[in-house]
Amino acid sequence: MDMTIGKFAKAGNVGVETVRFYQRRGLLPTPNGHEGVRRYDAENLRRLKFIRQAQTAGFTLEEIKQLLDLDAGEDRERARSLARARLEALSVRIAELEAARRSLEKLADECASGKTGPCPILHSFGV
Amino acid sequence: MDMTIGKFAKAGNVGVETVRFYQRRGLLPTPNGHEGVRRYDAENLRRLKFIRQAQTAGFTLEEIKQLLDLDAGEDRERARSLARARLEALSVRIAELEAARRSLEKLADECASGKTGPCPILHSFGV
DNA sequence: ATTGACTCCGTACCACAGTACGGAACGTAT
DNA sequence: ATACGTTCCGTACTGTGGTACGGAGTCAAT
Repeated sequence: MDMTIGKFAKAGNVGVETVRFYQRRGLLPTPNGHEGVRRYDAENLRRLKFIRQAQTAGFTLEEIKQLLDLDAGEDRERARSLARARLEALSVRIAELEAARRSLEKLADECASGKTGPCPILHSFGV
Repeated sequence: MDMTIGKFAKAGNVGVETVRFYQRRGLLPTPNGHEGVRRYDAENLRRLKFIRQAQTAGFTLEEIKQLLDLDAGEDRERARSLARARLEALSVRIAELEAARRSLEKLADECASGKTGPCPILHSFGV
């Protein structure tokens, strides 16, 4: 079940260098200190996958580090507070992206109809 | 109606250095070449606002440059193609963020109920 | 005419999240 | 036991989007 870094990285869909980078940042443990080649298990993979998902949610690596530390700890209040802050930022961002999507749809639309002349790109974005 | 760079930057909600940066990148024109202090008008501001909105949509500065060039040009096909590509990426990204939002809601939820022990942070993200 | 605020310009530096490189050691198949 | 692919480790470099700095010039008010 254990893997060397190459397979581990592949399983987590990242590069080997990225795994090392996360280790240096304290996001992933560096298994069995100095005894030759390291082995990575399912729990490591779980962490790695969490890191990638949390990045998608817009957490920085520093915040993700805190979350990982929190996962093992007792500070429910801090965990909730991080989650809530991210949740709010996330909602704002989603709304922005949806507005941007509407602008782009408008652009594709206005740019499709009519045969000549420039597309009203700036106009489509309401500026 | 015209402004110096300081007011212009403020009107566009960016820093003075950012305006200069955009000029160096060719996103904003550098008005009236070398005749002392420059003046910025409504059209410049329109461009600046467009730049910020397009960034929200996830375009890189390089892509935005292309869009601005396209706005004045005749290449409708290219404009549509850029818009469609962004539109697709945008939809994917919105879906990701919505999934992340659900994970965070789950986390806030699971972390709220129950009084002790660690929050199941990794678990909330389904990993 | 001097002060103070603003502008111009080049160059340097920043944070973030990696990515690349190169030599040494290791592990496995033949 | 030799060869080939990996791994280990440190250090350096990358791209993106700015931000900071310092000296000189300019402008408007007093």
